[in-house]
Amino acid sequence: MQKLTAQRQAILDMINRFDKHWDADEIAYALKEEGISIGIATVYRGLAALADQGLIESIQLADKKRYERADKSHHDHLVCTGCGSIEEFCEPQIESLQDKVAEERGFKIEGHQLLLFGLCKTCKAEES
Amino acid sequence: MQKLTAQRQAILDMINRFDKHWDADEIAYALKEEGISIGIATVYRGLAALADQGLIESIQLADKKRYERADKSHHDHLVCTGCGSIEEFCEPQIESLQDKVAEERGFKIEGHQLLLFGLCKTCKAEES
DNA sequence: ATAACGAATGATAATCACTATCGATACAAT
DNA sequence: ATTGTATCGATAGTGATTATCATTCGTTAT
Ligand SMILES: [Mn+2]
Ligand SMILES: [Mn+2]
Ligand SMILES: [Zn+2]
Ligand SMILES: [Zn+2]
Repeated sequence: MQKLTAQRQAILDMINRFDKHWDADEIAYALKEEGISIGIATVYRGLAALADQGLIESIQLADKKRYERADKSHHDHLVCTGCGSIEEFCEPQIESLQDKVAEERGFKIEGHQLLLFGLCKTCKAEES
Repeated sequence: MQKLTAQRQAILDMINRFDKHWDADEIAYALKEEGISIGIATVYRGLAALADQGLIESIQLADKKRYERADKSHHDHLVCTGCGSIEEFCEPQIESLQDKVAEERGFKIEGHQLLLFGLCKTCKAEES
């Protein structure tokens, strides 16, 4: 029985309003800017609850978790080590190969995360 | 220039002696068991230095980094959410699809990490 | 309407992996 | 021997996240 409280609705609305990957602090700050002040612990709990219900998606980066809207089809991420930008890509062949690998080993997949690290087009051009 | 000191050699030897994925504390504890006591900060620095030189490999899990020997061919990981065990797999087709995706976007890949989460064969069987 | 119960909130303390600091050491080059 | 550079180890600090706990909110039972 997870409740969709006013605070959680505000967090969800904010995430759905933009197409980006938020961390908890960014959400709290953006809400405060709009006059909606939510305790940071509540933001963390709200994000966890929303992700739990599938209302938002999350990716675990090395240092922190980032959240995004869930109304996009499944995708994985390219993370630029130069500027920190995050691009998205969808490759169904990779997804089915993952399923094949898991099945071969009797492993029941609950989720996966594929991160490609490197330099985005812009940062690559700036390299010398 | 990074030195391969006695402490770092001991860490490297330990990692090369077993085929597992170690965190920093496990390394420090295993060494102490053998009478080799190394400061925890030195263990962290040693692991970073060894990984930097390609003498060991690392994977970033949600909570912590884990290290393994580097004398195996590249592979990715299946992480059991039941017992925490880590299996390995190698799927060249996935690797080449990653390269294709990156190339299409002008993204220069420096590395990647693919984690499959779920239940290993044993834990799946125990699920009622 | 009121009492009662479960869940959520928010301020804050605590946790935990990891990094920074800094005086002491090791070791190689001059 | 002296200098210089990298490392060591004890420990303080950092930053994201979670735990605690008194208070508040919503819903259901009376
Ligand atoms: Mn995304
Ligand atoms: Mn491995
Ligand atoms: Zn970039
Ligand atoms: Zn398992």
